[in-house]
Amino acid sequence: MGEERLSREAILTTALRIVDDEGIDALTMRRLAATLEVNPMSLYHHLPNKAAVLAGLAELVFAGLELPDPGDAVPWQEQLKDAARAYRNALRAHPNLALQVLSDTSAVSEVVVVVVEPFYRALDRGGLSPRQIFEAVNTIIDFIHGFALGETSVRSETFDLAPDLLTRVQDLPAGKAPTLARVVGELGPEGLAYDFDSGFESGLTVLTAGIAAGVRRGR
Amino acid sequence: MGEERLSREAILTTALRIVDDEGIDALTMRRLAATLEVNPMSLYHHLPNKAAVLAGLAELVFAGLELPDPGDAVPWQEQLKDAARAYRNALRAHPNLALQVLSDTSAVSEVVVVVVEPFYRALDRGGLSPRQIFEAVNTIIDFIHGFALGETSVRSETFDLAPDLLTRVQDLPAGKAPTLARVVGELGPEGLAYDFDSGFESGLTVLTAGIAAGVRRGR
DNA sequence: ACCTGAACACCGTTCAAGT
DNA sequence: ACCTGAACACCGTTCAAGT
Repeated sequence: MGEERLSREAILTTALRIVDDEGIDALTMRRLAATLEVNPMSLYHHLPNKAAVLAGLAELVFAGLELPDPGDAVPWQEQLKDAARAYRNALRAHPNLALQVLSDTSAVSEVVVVVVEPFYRALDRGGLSPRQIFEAVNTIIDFIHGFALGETSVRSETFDLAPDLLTRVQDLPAGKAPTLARVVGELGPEGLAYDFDSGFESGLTVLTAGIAAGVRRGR
Repeated sequence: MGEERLSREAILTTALRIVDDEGIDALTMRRLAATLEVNPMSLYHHLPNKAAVLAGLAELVFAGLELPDPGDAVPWQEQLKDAARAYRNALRAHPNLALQVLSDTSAVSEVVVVVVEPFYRALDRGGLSPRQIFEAVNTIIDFIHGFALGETSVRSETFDLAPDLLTRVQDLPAGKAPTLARVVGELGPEGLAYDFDSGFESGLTVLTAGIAAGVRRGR
């Protein structure tokens, strides 16, 4: 118990476990110290404050992300999708941390530089101009961020949203959202059974098609 | 001073002002009560707890959002973009609140039902199937969420990110992100001067093109 | 250099009491 | 019904002191 020297790494590992197990709100400096069987103040010798702990956790989330270069065998569209899938997977590996990661500007911009290479590589192979690449990557990254936000906010009630949506739409004052009501009605409960995986793939299909269209048009 | 009766509405209005002026962290029940010149406990007669205050604020953000039906005069692609612009504008009207709004599942799903109608209407006019509409709307909403997240996280240093990105990329170990380094180098500092408005438009262009491609292909 | 105990200035919320 | 004061069980962090 506590016989090992305290270290930044040990602190962050324990912090990550607390967040994964009990959520971001459970992570307090005092609780963290208690779990490490150490005085709360000892933490401040390894990390300047709580913000630094959170930033350190954001680092950890991306530490595992590695993407092999698939070479020219696979088409650029598929390379792009693979990059997107890997990034999404990194974000949802620690759902309780996703919000923190996504909203910590410094964490994101620090890491985005390395995360972003596979996207650039795919689009470069697709023959896009530097400007087109830059804008397309920003767009797809924003989509992934928004998707991950939705995906990780909903704890694990993945499919419970469908009936909710259906009844909520039907309870609306008549004429408030007529198109929505009709379309949702036509889809029915089974059509609304939302699956995050296929939703993500559907988004990727739209985005790659849109990017390809821009290239073809020579924009 | 305080001669008027306390009300849920008055509490939320004051809370919104605090958040707009000083950020989300400045909003505490005690601080809110002090601003209202009232005992902290009085708040609890109008709102059950702090979470309810935050949820109420999320409501307020969307309260102002109203979108006129442009009719059939304007093409569906432009209708879709207008819906997206209106939604983005609602999210950035109170930047300090955006993160709260986006991460509060109940707030989002409550409001999404009404926010979403213009998107459905545009895509319905575009001749998409119910399934296509459902998926396309989810995708574009996710993009807007991710975009708004980035846009509102960066306080007001809009363009300061460009030189940062450039130097950070150039400081990378050689070969770590070669494509990124080359593309960013070709863009140069002026090419990287990121503008949120044009970045958003660029995303919308990609998305509408991708959606249109899916329709044309009859997917 | 690393760890500690006591203390400061805060939190959200409960509870019993007032009007 | 609405408001209050005192109290409880927490926070992050500073500071002076220990080894």
